[in-house]
Amino acid sequence: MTLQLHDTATRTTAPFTPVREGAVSLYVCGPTTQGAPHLGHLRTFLAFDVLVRWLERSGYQVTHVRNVTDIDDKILVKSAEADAPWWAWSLRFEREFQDVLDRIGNRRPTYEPRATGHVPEMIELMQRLIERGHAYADGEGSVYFDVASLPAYGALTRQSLEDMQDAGEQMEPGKRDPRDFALWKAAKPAEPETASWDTPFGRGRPGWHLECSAMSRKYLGETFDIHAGGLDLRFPHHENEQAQSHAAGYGFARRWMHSGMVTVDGLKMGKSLDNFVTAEDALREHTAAAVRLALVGGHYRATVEYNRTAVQEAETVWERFSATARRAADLLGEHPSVGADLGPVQLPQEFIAAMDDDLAVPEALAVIHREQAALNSLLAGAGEQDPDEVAGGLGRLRAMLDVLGLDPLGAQWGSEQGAAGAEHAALDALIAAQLAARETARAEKDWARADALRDALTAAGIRIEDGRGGARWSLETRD
RNA sequence: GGUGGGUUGGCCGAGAGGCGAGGCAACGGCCUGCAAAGCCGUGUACACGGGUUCGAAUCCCGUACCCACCUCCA
Repeated sequence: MTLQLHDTATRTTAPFTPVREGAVSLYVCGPTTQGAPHLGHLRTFLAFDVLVRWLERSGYQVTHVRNVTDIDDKILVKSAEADAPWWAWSLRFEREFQDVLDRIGNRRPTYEPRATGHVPEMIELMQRLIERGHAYADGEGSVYFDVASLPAYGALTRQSLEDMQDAGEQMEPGKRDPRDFALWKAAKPAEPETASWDTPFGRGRPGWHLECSAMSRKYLGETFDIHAGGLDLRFPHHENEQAQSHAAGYGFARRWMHSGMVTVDGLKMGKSLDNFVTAEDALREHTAAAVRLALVGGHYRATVEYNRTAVQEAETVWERFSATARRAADLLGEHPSVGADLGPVQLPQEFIAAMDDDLAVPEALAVIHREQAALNSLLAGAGEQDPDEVAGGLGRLRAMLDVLGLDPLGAQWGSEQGAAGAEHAALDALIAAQLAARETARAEKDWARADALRDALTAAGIRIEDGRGGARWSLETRD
């Protein structure tokens, strides 16, 4: 069984073979830093974070590039409205993206290049396209791609030029055909001086599509393994990227992967409908792990409906994973399998098969649930548990969850329980005293007093579980 | 109009010709002083109408509805 991945370009799922053996080059279209990150962004970056994790688990060395589109029309408009320099506006949201992605357990890409740092590469690419007869400068500072010059234009999204005829692209004065798209955009008088660069074709700034072609080539080479992004970027963005790179004579992406959209009430989350949930909002209302599970638990190509019920269910499931892991860890004490850095673990075959089948996370989760039930049974079983057996179950559970970025004892989530250490310790001391008093009452069979103590804790949002090693407490986080 | 995707039990969500994925919720049992947690059990669902087949949620034809993209949305 080898890794099979779906390719949007061919609409088939086929065995994955990288250009270079043992290594994978991946380009993911990153954010335009025009505003706050929302759940749609998170979904996409999370989906490919899982891909990276699985590739690495499978033994590949992954070079993961995710660009930052740090200049574009909307950034200029919004920063001007806010009376801020465009670059400050852009950096603010770039940092917000990083912060939110860190919080949700997204691994940082190998490289995160900014568009504005790659103007020379873009000029070079434009010159090459002009020489090859696929692009033209309008003499005013804009450069356009000549779609009619590339017979394969439309191949990625299976559209013919004729069918695009009646679509709504506006005609610019220097354009030869309304369907031609801008590689480079001439500076406008009202725009800040810092928002444009000199080129042989005049002063202007990068077009969105061109940056990705230039940056993918710089960091991954002329031909690379996977180009990924949100499904909505297929056209025009990815179609145009491919057109540019192919027209320039580069092999470009060997495979295209697109993640499904996030919907609210069945409709795509987006600015135009004003129905988007910002990452900030989601993370304020729910734990980061629950949001992550809600977004990562479905298949990456499927649409995911975001609502309160869905995240609450994810919260419940996450708490169960995490409680099982903690119970096992308590039993094992200082055992190596309890550390934040989980060593090598042999994953269950069914799990491997599921993930190898185009990252079938829902099926993989079924295996995880099975492992969890087995571990819980083991922990609840009569007599002494075999530490090796418990450690084995815990290791498998953690390793599988780690593929989804959800190892409950890992560095990301391991210390989440109880929030700040000092507060947790103080709380623990107080609760321990209550529990000791309750134990005394229970020993005396004074059930009324014992239950009153427990009820008081429950009312305070503290859940008490009696186990073989005494009572445990945890904070009730469900709302 | 063009190009894709979809409709599965109370809810979420896989699967893709025959064996009831899984989860959440609910109910029952075990455990418990009682709980909680945990474990076990309980659900014959695949939009509709035809057809193919020994057998269809799965394949074919048709219909309805929903969604996305069609020139700067993740």
